Amino acid sequence: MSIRTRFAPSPTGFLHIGGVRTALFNWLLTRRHGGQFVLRIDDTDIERNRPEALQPIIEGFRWLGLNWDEGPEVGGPYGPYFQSQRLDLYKEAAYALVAKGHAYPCLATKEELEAERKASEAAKKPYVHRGKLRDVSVEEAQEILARESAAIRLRVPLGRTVRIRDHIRGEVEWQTDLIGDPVLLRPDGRALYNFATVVDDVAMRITHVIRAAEHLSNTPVQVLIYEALGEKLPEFAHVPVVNEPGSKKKLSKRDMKKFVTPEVRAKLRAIGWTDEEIDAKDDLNPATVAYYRELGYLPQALVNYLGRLGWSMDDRSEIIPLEQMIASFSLDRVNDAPASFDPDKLYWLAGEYMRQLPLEERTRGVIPYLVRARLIRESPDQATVDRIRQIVEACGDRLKLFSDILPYGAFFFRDPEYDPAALQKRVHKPGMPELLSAFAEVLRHTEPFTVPVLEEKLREFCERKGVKSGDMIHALRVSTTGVTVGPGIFDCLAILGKEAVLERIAKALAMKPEN
RNA sequence: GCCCCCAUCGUCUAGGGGCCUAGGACAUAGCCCUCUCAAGGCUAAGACAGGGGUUCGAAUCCCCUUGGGGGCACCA
Repeated sequence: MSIRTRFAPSPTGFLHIGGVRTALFNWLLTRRHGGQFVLRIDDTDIERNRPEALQPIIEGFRWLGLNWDEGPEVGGPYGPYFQSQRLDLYKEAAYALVAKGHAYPCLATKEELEAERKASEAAKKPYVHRGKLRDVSVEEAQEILARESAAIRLRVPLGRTVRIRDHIRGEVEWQTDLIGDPVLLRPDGRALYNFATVVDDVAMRITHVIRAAEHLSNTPVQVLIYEALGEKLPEFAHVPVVNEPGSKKKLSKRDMKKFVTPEVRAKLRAIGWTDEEIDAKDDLNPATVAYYRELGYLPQALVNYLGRLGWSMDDRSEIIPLEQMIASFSLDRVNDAPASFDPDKLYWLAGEYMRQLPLEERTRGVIPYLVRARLIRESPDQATVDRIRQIVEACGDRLKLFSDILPYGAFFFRDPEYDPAALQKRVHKPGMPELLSAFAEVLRHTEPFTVPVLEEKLREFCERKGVKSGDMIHALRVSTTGVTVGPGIFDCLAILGKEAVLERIAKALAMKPEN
């Protein structure tokens, strides 16, 4: 039988980084063994669900290249793949369990349960709920259900040990005496997570349940439900959670605003986001996939990073192309311990993938950032694209993210924004204005205006004047680009062109120092 | 409080009794290269949580302690 895994996100409006990591492991296992990866939307929480909240999840998966064999937009033989459309199935299953004597009605009110819980706490005893009607006959149970709106609870068998063999945790066991009878169905007929999940996993023939470790404690209840249903248990694998950067705390789905640190905010602003826009979007922070997409990370880098977070291929591989990851993925090389998300390492990986990307694709990837920054217009003409390509090439390894085009290349498209300190230090220093003017004259007569010729002219000039080429280069850089960092100066000059270069030098020289 | 899980450099990890004076990677620091930055090269610093066993031998197996995490819902 082929492997079937699933990922069941709630449509919350964003794709969480920890969730994707879990999804990736599910996906990898099926790609490795030729099974099916199912995307099932857990949208039973009707109040909070907006249909458009699904889009970021779908788009995130698409962007990452994690395709699903069954689920939204692609369908499949075990649909529907929205839990909100499967409500009758849960109801049916719950009533079937009542008929088999595995479940029973519960009339307890919230207040009663709360009081019970408090009492256990006061008595320092573990809170284990057993319904009053736990032992009524099947007939009586059905009668009550027909007559009143009651919740349905599973009758947890007493005095037993539930044992699973988790692919990552090994053997784990629980005493059923410590497991309260869980509610399967609310009085209004809506299923609870633990029940709906099992019913769906059974119906969808899921063979491997690979999920976050926080679900480990749900597992005994679910195992009991499988048993009551008379179904075979799937394989379980509980992957360690992903922790916040520099922390031992789980990377939470709640309160993600705290990840919008001043640095993060600065990064987003640098690529054209306003504070209002940042605050208005709840999926724009480092805990979501959308954030990395927005900043121009390569999806393959993110996949590689996430794949290596809690899993390793061997003792040294870090850059693992997807094909290789698929070929070598296995659950037993997933680590037991939680892993902290490390933005630095992801950034490094992003650079590694970027430099492997063909120039043409780098050029294409950079364009949207230039458009957003209003440096070029939408759908640039061929000449502009050619120029962008030159700039991207000149940026070389500096370009790790597509958005890096802005810090490294914005000055090619607009007037320099002069850094006053740099201007002072590199251009308006004793003797330099004269030298610059003299070299500008040389440039005026330089033909062709190309990298090798420019370099030769400068070296020649420096030798003639007896100045260090470094000093001249710094002055040229600051006067033509406004800043102290950027691609090689001769690349900059050649791309800017003679006219712009002369104009910028003149302008920089004309800018009088403050005092 | 109860249940469950986890524990190697700051971080991601290798390690499944001797190959470990613990390897790799990111980050950090220094040097080299160099027109800046980036990249690259070299080097440095940096860990088996603690204590007991088992064994000729333990990072590796067992127990305890400590620490961290998750759960104990008519949330998912």
